[in-house]
Amino acid sequence: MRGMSVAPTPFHPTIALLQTSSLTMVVQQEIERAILVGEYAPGTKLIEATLATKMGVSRGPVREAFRMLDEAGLVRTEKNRGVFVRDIPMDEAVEIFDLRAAMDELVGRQLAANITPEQLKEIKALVSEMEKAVKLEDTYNYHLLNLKFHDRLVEMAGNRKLTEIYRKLIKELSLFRRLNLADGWLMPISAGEHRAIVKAIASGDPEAAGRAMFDHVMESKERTIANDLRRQSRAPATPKN
Amino acid sequence: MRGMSVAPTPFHPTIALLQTSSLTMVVQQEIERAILVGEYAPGTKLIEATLATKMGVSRGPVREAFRMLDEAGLVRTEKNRGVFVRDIPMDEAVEIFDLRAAMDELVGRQLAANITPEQLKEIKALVSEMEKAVKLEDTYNYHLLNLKFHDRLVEMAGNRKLTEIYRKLIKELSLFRRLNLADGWLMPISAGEHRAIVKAIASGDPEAAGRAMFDHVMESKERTIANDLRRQSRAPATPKN
DNA sequence: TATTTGTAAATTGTTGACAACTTTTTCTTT
DNA sequence: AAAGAAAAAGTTGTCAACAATTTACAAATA
Repeated sequence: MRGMSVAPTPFHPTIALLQTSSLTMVVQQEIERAILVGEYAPGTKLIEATLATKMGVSRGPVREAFRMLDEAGLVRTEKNRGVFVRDIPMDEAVEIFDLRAAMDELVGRQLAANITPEQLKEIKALVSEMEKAVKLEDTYNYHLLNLKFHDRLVEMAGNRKLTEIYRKLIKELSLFRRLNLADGWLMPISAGEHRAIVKAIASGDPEAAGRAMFDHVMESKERTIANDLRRQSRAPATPKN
Repeated sequence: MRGMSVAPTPFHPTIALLQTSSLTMVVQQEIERAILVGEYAPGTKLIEATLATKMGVSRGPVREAFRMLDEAGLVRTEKNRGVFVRDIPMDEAVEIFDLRAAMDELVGRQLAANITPEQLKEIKALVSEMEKAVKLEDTYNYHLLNLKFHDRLVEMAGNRKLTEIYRKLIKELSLFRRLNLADGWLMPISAGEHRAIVKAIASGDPEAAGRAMFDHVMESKERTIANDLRRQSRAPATPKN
C-alpha cells in the first residue's frame, strides 16, 4: 500500500460532484436546463441578482455561467443592458437545418459502413416505438423519441466532435419558437423517413444512407418553413390595425 | 424627424468601442489572440492574477474570459487547479478533419449553384497567389493564403452558422501541434487540388464541387496523419533509455 | 398633449478581500 | 540520505461592496 495516495476515488457520489463541479458549473447547468425546458422563454431578460439569490450564490458564478451560455449560443449579452434568452430567427433556423443535413449525411455514411448488429437493433427498436407513438397520436412522446433517435445515430457514428456540435445545434434549435413539435398529421411522413434511414443504413450503402439522412433533415426543414408560413397567414406579423 | 431617436450611431470610433466591449471582451480577445499566435503554447497554465495584472484589470474579467475560452474549446479548466491551453490530440484532430470535410462538401455544393462571377474571380486570384507562393517556396505565406482561401469559400456559401462553426474548428485545429503548416514538398499537391476545386465550382456541378472540396480536406487529413507518423518514427515517443 | 429634462431606483461592471484548496518547501524522523 | 509530516507559499473559488450605466418615472417646458 505504499504510494497509494493517488486519485482518492470518492466513496459517495456527492463527493465526486463537489470535486468536479464548481458553483459556476451548477449554475450554468441549471440555467441551461431552465432555458431548454422553456421556463425562461426566448427574449426573457435574465437578471444576475435575481438568479443569484434564487440559487443561493453570489453574482460572480452567475456572471461566469452567463459567459458560457453566451458562447454556447443560448443567451445574448448586451453591454450594460443585461443578458437575454436568445430567440432564433427563421433564417438562422434554416441555416442550422442545412448544416445539420450535411452533418447527418456524414453520420449516415459512417453508420452504413460501421454499424454493429446490436446498434442496428437498438435504432430499429426506437423506430418501432415511434411508430407506436404515431398510432397513439402521442406527439409529445414522438418528439422525445425523435430527438433520441437522431442523437443516438450521431453518437454511434463515433465522432465526438461531431456529436458535440450536433448537440449544440439541437439546443439552439430548441430556441426556435416556430418549430413544429411533430404536428399530428406530419408524424406518419417523418416516421416513414425514419424507416427508410434505417433500411439504408442496414443495407451498408454509405451513399444511400447519407442521402437518406440528408433528405430527411431537408424535409423537416421544408415542413418547418411551410408550417411557419401557415401560421403567419393565420396571425399576421404586424396587425397594426 | 419623429421617432428618430433610434440607433444613435456613434460619431467617434472610440465611443463605438466603449459601447460594445467590456473588459471581459477585451481580455478574452487578447488571450485568444495570444493562444492562436502561439504565445501561450498548448499545455501552458494560465494564471488569473498574472494575466490580470499584465492587462491592468482585476481577476473577475479574466475569469469570465476563461469561461468563454473554455466553452470555445481553446482552454481546459480543472477545478481548483487552473486553466490550461488546450492540446488537441491526434484522434480529435482526425475527427475535426472528418467533420470539416462534410461541411466543406456543403460549401462546394452551395457555391457551384450560387457563386457570382465576382466571387469566382476573387478565389481564382487567391489560387494564383498561392501558386506564386509555391514557386517561391514561401510556405508561411502559402499557409496564410490557404487559410484565407478556405475561409472565403465558406463565407461565400452564405450560411452564417456554418461559417461560425467552421471558424471555431479552424481555431481548435491550430492548437494541434503536429499540424504540418504546408510542408514544402506538399504545397504543389495541395495547390493542384485548389485548382480542381475552383474548376468544379465554376462548372456549376454541385456534386462535383462538393466532392472536390470533401476530397481535398480528406487528403489534407491523410497528409497530416502521414506527417505525424514520420515524426514519431524520427523522434520516438518514449525514449526511456 | 407631446417632448424634454431631471432624479431616483434598478441593474450591470469591476474591484478587493477572504476562504479553500493545491503545490512547494522545509523540517522531522528513521 | 529517504520518506513522510508539517508549514509556507501560491493559486483558485466565492463573496460583498462600490462605481458606472441604464431604466423608470415625475416634473417642467413648449
